[in-house]
Amino acid sequence: MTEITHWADVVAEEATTKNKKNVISTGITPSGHIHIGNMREVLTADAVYCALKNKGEEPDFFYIADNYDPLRKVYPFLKEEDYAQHVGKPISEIPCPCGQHKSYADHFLEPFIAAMETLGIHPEVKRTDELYKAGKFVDAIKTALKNRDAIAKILEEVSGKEVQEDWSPFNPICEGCKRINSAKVTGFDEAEETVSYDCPACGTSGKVSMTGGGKLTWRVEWPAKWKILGVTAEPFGKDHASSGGSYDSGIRISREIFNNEPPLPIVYEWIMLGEKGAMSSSSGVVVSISDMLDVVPPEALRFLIMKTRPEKHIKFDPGQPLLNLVDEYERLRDKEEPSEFEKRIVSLSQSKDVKQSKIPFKQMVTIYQVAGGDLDKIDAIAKRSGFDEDPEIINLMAHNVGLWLDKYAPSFAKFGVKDTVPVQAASLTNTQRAFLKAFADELLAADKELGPEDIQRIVYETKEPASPISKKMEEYAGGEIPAEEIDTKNFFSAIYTALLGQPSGPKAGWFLTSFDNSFLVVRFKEAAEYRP
RNA sequence: GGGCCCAUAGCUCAGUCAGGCAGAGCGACUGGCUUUUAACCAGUCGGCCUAGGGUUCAAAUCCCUAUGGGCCCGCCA
Repeated sequence: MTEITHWADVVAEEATTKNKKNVISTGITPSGHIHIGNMREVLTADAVYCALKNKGEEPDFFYIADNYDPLRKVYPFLKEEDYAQHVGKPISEIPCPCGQHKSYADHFLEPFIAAMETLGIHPEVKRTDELYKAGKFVDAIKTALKNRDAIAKILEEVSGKEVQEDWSPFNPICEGCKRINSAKVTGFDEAEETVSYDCPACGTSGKVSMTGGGKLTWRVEWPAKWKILGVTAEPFGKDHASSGGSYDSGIRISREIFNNEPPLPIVYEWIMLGEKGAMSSSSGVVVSISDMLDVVPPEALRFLIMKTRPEKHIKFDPGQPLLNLVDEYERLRDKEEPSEFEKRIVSLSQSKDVKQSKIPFKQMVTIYQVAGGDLDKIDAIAKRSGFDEDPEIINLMAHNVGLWLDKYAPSFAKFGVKDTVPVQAASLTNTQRAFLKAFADELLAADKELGPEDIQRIVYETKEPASPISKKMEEYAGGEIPAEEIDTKNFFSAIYTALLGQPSGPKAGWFLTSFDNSFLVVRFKEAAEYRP
């Protein structure tokens, strides 16, 4: 097979042949909960950024928070009476829903920035309101206003939509009602760097500065940002990519108005949530990124994005398939002789700032439930199972697993170790009772720590009449045990019944090593005597 | 109406840029570890690469067309 090049390296290759220095940019409007789909954008950008660095480049990586955009409407998660008055105002200028953040925008932005940290993504974060307020857009605003007609013509040609007579590439913030989407531009003064307007909504007329007095409309602002930041590559969702969409118009505005070459587009597909369809804030199909990071180890989430080409749909299902995803990642990470391509995916999934426990997620699912979620017990079990790790890292994964079990795990993956002998123990047969007693003796008699294989072996030795456990069973049963009852299935079942109150569970040897030996001895003896 | 993306094993997908033996993981099945349980190891099964045409010595790959699915063209990635 010919060597496969990872998509991020393909993009990086193309970028380096086109540009001497590359600037990756990405931007999201923090108008609502930022979800896992948005994370694809920054992770896609991060992949290309890493690939460029691996090629010896020194690229820049910006994350632009479009917090100067207006609040479009009162979203379902907002209170009508609180936010109706703020519709149309820039989200950087309206109050935070919880009162803990500087602004509405920061309320959603801050958790997202924290999530990027968790995932090992470190772009230079810029807020659009700060760029405007610092005057970075002044030149672009002047250029746009002077070329208003040419831009309007491009927009009409590209999008096929008629541009309104009173359209302007600049949206002033009305000083009367503070809205950014209602005032009509009536003129501008290039030397004074001001724009004058009439606001039909509140009747105000006035003059605002090009520095912080308003913003360019999206289709013009995007190419302006390319020029101002020198963007050479940018991932964006397919909504911008369609013909007549904002990338199309952006190309022409960039070249014809700003005299600047547009960035290399990296179009990515949407993440579908299970069977529910596309992730979308408005339809309510949404898993916020913090919800996701509560459950998925960061490297596994990176892995999901890295292994899939951007233009492919990703089906994300936080139930059983999530377990498989994490498992797949762990297997690949720990693979002895991975291919170059596999190594590449793993290395892009890792980040030096992100640590993930070596304990397989699946095993943690068992450990966690054995320990009943108690962190000290989990640490102890992990040690006993041979994982010598920083408790902090173990606890992080335990936290993930606990929430996963609580929120998404399918019922067959769940079990609970009963605090006392479960009532189901009443149904144990005499042979099973004899087995439990004999088994407890074996555990007690063990002169060393029993490993998973040892435990499995002891159970299977019941089939051998000469084995110590068989002899003890006969003793306890008070006579010879009928051959048809010597069935390991019976015995495993007894073990699960005594601990869980159900006839099956995680592979016994590995399951039992998660427990303290003396606890098992007591429990098995009790269960063997249990009569309601 | 205009456009974009996707379609490869039961499932999830690599492989398409740059044409050269049809691939991986999971699942299933079989076996191994003195051993039916959600661990481990080895192996097997599994595909008209959605369909039809074209280019080529050679096509999953490039070019047309069709079908199915997803989506965009009102500032939701």
